[in-house]
Amino acid sequence: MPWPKEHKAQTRTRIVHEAAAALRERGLADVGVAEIMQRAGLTHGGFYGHFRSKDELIADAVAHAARDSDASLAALRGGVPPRDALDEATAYLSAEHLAHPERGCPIAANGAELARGTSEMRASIGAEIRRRFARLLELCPVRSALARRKRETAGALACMVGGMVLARALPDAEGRELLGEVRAFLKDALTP
Amino acid sequence: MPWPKEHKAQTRTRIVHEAAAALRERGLADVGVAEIMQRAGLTHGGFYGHFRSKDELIADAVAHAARDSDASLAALRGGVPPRDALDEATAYLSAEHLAHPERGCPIAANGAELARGTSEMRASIGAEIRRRFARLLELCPVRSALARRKRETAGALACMVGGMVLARALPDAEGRELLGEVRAFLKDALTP
DNA sequence: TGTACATCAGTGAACGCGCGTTCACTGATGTAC
DNA sequence: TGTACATCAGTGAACGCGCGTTCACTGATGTAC
Repeated sequence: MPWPKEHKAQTRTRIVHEAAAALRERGLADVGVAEIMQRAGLTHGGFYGHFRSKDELIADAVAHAARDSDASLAALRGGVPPRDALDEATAYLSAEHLAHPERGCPIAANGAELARGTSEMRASIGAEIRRRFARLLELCPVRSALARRKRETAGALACMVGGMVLARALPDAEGRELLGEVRAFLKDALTP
Repeated sequence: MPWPKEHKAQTRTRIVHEAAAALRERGLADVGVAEIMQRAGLTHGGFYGHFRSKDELIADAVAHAARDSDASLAALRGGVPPRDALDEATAYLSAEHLAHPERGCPIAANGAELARGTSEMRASIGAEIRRRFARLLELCPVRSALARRKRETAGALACMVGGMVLARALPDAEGRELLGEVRAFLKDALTP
């Protein structure tokens, strides 16, 4: 094996990482293969040694973005795990997340585009939604009935994604204000 | 004036109408000028007699989609005006809206893409968000404090948009189930 | 009333451009002797 | 230990294609006489 064992896998990860940031920042259609490769310090010709198509990369990048987004939200909470769903939602609905789609939630950044994409993209974003749902469900008070916990989880998730989409479409100050309102709403709704 | 007075304006409206449907169904990048003109029964060459650019059409189409979406939601309620915010949200979070982005809310269909678009697109989607917010605010019980009404309006709007984005990214049955959960959540949250 | 005309909405060929993708190649590397 | 070799990650020119946009034109229309 004429190259270090992990070399190719590392390069691939670097490409996926750059793609995950660029796609969330500028959308699936406006970011080209050449640009992603350049960001990874490579030329566009090598792309197809790693991926069968741009669509395949996109599906991979969504999964990468999901993990990456979790890490960013954890950092926002100072590395402390969320105590409850409201805690998680508060970090999600922050001004920092609003200002940094490139390291934020891929559902808010590319959800609608991915929903119209290939079956691989749909599978990828679908898996991410279920993962977030399951995580948030675990954070709901266990003493409540399961039906209520599912309701609150679905509502919190919808508020998070929708709040971010809305805030990003508004001018900065107006968007931050809206996030504050949604946080306050969720606080009321999730407090028994 | 060698052509009927309203002829050109009517043609323009037809183009905007077709664009509003196509863009919500398939996204801003995947629908071309030629396709839109063909749907309107015209050839692509005539496009620039009506619009300065595709971007200008998109901004116009968003405003058109907004009115059009209102009409669809009203039809879902059988033409009866919503009694309260929950009533409005229930129609919005319906299986029919889920299945028909082409005549539904442009924020849910294209929000994130528009947020990354030209200043005209941002202005257009921003205006639509404020309009929806104002309408929903009026439907909140007037007896509550304004702060609470704003909170509930922002929360309901976020749930509506986010719920639809999430549901559309999931397989059909799963999406409908999620919409049901979000509706139930909002019912609890908006009932005093 | 009928005809010649001016207007301008719409046509369709053509444009440059950037995209995703392919491919013959280069050259850095670990291995064999 | 040093050298020739095989491997294969990465290069960069080239490809066809479809896009947004332009433009010389066509032909349906209302108006003037």
